[in-house]
Amino acid sequence: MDSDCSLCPYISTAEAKLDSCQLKTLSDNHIVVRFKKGDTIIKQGTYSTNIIFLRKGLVKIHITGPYNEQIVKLAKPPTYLGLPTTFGAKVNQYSITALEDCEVCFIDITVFRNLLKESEHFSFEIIQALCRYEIESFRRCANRTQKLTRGNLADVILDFANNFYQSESFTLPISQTEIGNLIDTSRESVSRMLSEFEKDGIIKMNGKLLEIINKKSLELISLNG
Amino acid sequence: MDSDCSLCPYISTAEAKLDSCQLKTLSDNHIVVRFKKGDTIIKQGTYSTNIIFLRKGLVKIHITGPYNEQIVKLAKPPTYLGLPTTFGAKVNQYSITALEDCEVCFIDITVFRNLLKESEHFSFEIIQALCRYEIESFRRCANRTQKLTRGNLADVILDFANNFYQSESFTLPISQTEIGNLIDTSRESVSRMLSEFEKDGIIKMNGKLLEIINKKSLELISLNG
DNA sequence: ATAGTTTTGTGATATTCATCACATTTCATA
DNA sequence: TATGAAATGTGATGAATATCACAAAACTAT
Repeated sequence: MDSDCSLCPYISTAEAKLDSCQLKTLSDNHIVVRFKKGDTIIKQGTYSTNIIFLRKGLVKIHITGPYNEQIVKLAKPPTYLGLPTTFGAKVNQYSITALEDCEVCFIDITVFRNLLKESEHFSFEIIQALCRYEIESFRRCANRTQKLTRGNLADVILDFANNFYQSESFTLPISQTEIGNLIDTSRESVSRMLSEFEKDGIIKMNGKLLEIINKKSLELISLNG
Repeated sequence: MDSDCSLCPYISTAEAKLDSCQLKTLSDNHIVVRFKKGDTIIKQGTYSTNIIFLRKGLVKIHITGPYNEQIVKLAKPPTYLGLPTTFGAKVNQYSITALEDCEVCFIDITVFRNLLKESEHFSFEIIQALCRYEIESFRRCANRTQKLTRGNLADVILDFANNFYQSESFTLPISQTEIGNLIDTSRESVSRMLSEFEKDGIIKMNGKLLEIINKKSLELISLNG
């Protein structure tokens, strides 16, 4: 059954710290929602009323910057979405959009707060997760601003291969415009750079299908721009 | 007395949620340390063994990026320093350096963890703070990468005036090289841009002393590059 | 299938900045 | 106050990449 959290294969490490009674509460107070590729899961500027747990599919977290849309990061399951935007502000400070068909759990915010109250382990897991997010975000920002476009693009490709798809060949879930928004460059530059990678025999592309031919090269480019 | 937290004028909003007994524990398990301008408070790569609370002075949080040192952000009291680096990783993921003479409290990490356990209010305050940090950091990163150097420099000046010193005239606590590391540009560009601001009658500089002459202009530059 | 929309490829040009190379000034401290 | 070190000012040059302007291709939905 969808709604029995104790049987859910997607359970978070934080939830694994809950006892059966607390899991029962969670089971009774969440709903599973499916989003299609392209759907908005959280919209910047709206009130944040739920905790969202991503259990299937890939999403982008993005904010409207001073000039362009900026993709802050991509996220894959299992992870909570929008904790910062829910506990840190009344109104959502960023948007979250499905890049693939997704399944998420909407958890009532007061129920979630009660779990935080009742279980110190649960709380501490959440604190640790938030801490890791912040460190990651510092690191990502430093890379993005210091590396050249080549290096950042190599990073994105490697991230998809190593982290999101665990395969040397995959279908890009985002457009070149979005890659630009992710690494702070123009769509045109992304296009040119991808062609260049292909010409150099580092990757092979067929539409959105991307295959890594020479991973070592990509890693070198990632390091040395 | 320095070590009685219930009398401390610098107490954090989280600590305000503690009862007198918990405050007593805190009092008995922390030490106040003074740092001189330029001193390292936390060093990237070392083990993180204490929670640090900044109660006086200005600090910079910085990481070694792929090419340059990057100043992630500046922080002023009252704030905890290095929560993410302490709970998110075994080893410090960034450095913190005093930009002015500082006073900080070193709090034993197990004592701090116990407070998190005992007080849900305390925990939740910490969670909220971490959430706000993350949102801030997204925003900062988007600005930095999208705005031109002019706009970023204007932002830094305004931030000092509005946030850190609350005065239109103040002594810059960082060098032009450091401003460069903060807004991802070269020292030379910072120098040129500051001269330009001065020539345009927007600011007046005398050594490290900076006076804002035309704040409206700065705000416009901040918005429009 | 087809019309319309979105995405991608690619050349030409312009802009922003980094880098290099010094000169000058300011600061720290012996 | 003298002296070396650090910080700053400024010109010349080049590199990376944004922007503009189209053309072509690939999707989407009737």
